[in-house]
Amino acid sequence: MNVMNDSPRRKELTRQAAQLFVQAGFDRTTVRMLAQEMGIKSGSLFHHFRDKQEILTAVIEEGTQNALIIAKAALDQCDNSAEARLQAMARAHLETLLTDRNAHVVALYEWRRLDPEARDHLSHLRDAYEALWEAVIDDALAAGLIHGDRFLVARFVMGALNWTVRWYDPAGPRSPDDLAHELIAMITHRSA
Amino acid sequence: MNVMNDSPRRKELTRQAAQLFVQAGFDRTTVRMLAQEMGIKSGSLFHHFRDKQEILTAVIEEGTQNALIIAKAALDQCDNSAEARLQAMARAHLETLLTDRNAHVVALYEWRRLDPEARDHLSHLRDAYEALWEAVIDDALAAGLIHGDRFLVARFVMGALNWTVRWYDPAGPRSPDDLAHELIAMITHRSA
DNA sequence: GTCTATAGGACGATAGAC
DNA sequence: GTCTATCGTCCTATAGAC
Repeated sequence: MNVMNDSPRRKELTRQAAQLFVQAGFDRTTVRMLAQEMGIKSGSLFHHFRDKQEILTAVIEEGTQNALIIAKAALDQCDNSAEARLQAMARAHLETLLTDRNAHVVALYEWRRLDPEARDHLSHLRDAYEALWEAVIDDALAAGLIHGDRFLVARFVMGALNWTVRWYDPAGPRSPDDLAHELIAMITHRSA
Repeated sequence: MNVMNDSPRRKELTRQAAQLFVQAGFDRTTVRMLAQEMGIKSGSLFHHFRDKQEILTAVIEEGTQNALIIAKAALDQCDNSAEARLQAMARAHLETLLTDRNAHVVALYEWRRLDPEARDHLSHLRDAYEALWEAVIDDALAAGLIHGDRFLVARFVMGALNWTVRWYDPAGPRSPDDLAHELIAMITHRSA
């Protein structure tokens, strides 16, 4: 059984699973639904994953890793100013949430459905992503762009961004980039 | 069958259901768990509610109604300034989320599990609550306390507040009131 | 209003052929 | 690596006695 590999095949199956998990939630997504989406029968699914939990683990690992990579790239490419870094981080976060609309959303919204071992294994990855955020927030605080408690500011900002998943309409007039600008303008009191 | 009444008995059962829905999520809360919490057998539960869906509907109706009542009371009792109203609204919101820790949380986090008819029936109540928020945000914008798009500001603020459910520790050093102060300070740029 | 008992179905997962 | 077939379990909901 191909457990714990990361073949292109498994990656593709993971991608398809993420889509269903976002649409219906983990608990309501059956292995039969997953198999149908993948074009195989439900029994065949267990050749690729040990059990349903392992699919969730794969999706969340993929989603967090991807968010981490994209955020790092965004920070590398932008100006070194505290404001530019804040903008870049918010934009990257929203794009992984609202444009991909898949694995990163599952990582945020289905985290509680992980069993304890998987949560333990993935918490380091999640912590690394949050550390990136806190570093950017620290810079903004040091630059006097924003004020307040580092821990709370980081969580309020991430909360505002994470909640967009619930109301954002991709067919509407605003892009993820617009949202990032508006949020940063709101907390820094500069014009959008 | 006592469907659609609001006896004290049914209210109490609804309150107990809310607790389980918060702890395990709606999908993972079985009717057997609900019945046990209520001190009856699972078959007896259907004397009080037509089906499991109706329990969720009752919880979410209760949670939203309660949040609405508490928010209105908080607005009535506070100073009439835009800042005081913003504070009062945020504090009321957090207290229904973090102190009760039950029905309002279910209303926010299990909304998608409602069937279409129930969602239709409850959307007016939810809209009334959000209208309260938007009125308060409007005042703050008019007073120059904050800047930006009314729709976006309201959703960012509610998102930051709603997400607290995921990380807030009631045993920690901060009260819901502290959180409300810090958030308002962050977006108005006044000291907490 | 609560009980016992169970119907009837969906679910996750396995076995073994190909 | 995929199939068919199915096992055993758990679930929501019902029926009928008390």
